[in-house]
Amino acid sequence: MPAEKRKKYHHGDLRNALIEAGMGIIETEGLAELSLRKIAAKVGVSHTAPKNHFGSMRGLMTAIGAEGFRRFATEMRAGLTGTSGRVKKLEAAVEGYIRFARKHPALFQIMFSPEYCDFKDEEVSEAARASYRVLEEISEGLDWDKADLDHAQLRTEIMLWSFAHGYATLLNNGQINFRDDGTPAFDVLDVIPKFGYREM
Amino acid sequence: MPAEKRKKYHHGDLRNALIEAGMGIIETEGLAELSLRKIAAKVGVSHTAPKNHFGSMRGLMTAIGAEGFRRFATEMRAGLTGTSGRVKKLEAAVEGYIRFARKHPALFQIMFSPEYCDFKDEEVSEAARASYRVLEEISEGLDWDKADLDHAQLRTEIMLWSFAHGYATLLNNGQINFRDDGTPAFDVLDVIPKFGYREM
DNA sequence: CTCTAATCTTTCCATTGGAAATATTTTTGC
DNA sequence: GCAAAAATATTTCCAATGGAAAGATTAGAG
Repeated sequence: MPAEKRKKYHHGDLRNALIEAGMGIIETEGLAELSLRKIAAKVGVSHTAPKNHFGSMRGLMTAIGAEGFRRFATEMRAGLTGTSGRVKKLEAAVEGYIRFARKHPALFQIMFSPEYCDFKDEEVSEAARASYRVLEEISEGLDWDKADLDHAQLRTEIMLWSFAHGYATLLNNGQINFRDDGTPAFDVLDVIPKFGYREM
Repeated sequence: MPAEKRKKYHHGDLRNALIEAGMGIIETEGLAELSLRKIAAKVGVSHTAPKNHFGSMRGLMTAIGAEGFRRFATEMRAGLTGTSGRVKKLEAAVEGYIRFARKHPALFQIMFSPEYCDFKDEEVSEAARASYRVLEEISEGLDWDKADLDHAQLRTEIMLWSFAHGYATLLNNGQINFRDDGTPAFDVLDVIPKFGYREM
């Protein structure tokens, strides 16, 4: 039997293969269709093999979430390059946030659901922090209140983050009304420049 | 055997009993502990009995979500009575939104997750609309732009809603940092009055 | 080359939501 | 009243899921 066709007992790169398989399933079939056994079958291993690499299903989904956060940061930064001006950058980042959530709803849900994604995991917390750093950078120096600089930036960050996250979530859950053409009956860019911040 | 002790074949008010039992479980044990069989056992019926009243587990959770939305509207309105002034009312409503989410995280999650709660259900959509009406009322006439009155109110509503929803969700998911004393390192009231709206 | 650790499989199990057939009670129609 | 029909509930069965346990296979260290 030719060596390249004979199935090896050891996969070689099972960890990454499982993550990729899981990503593929949630992108094409949605989160509801994701299961440990389905992922394992897609890679061609038994459904207990993942345990060696992730411990449990939540461990695997945590790894998927970590990869999600890395792509998330990339997506937000992608909109920033080529954009000049603080407010424009801010708008671009928020748009990137929402665009990612809408393009990858299942992944986005995993990333932000503690029942799926364990934030105590180092890989996740590091990747999530890297995403948050984008928000920090664009929020720097943007606030309303000169008097309280300590909390000024935090306020801006949390406000922008909460707004973007809430809007994305409500869109993904179908709770914001849509026009007949399928677009949301609301343009994010209409509201972002109105938040009342100013350059300091 | 005395009639009041003999278990009747027909429960009499099984539908409401199941909803209440489900509510009890998610409040005391959390969403992860909720199961059809557990609810049925708590009421003292077989696990297939709920099917007659709700069709499926999702149907039962949809009914729980509907009841959640009714309590949600009550909670938001409770903060409004006794508060005067448009902006104060607005703050009170947003606070009510977040307070409810934090007090009943599992219920809140069910209410806003389409995999649990079916928004095409009439009972839900009516109750959800009643909640949204609170937001509409306080948003009336509050916007930044006189020129586009058509979209002005919608903008205010969606902005407030997105912010409140995102902030509540991020808090519940443990993604916003907390101080040592357990309170969030951020006060919602710090940001609400800064949104840049004005009375028109 | 051998022994150990890592990796993977097979088998088994408890839990879950649901389908189907059956039993019991209530309601309806006459 | 009373039989038929509808509603309600039970029992039994099933497929799917994640995980535990024990054993097989391979890779790597010494």
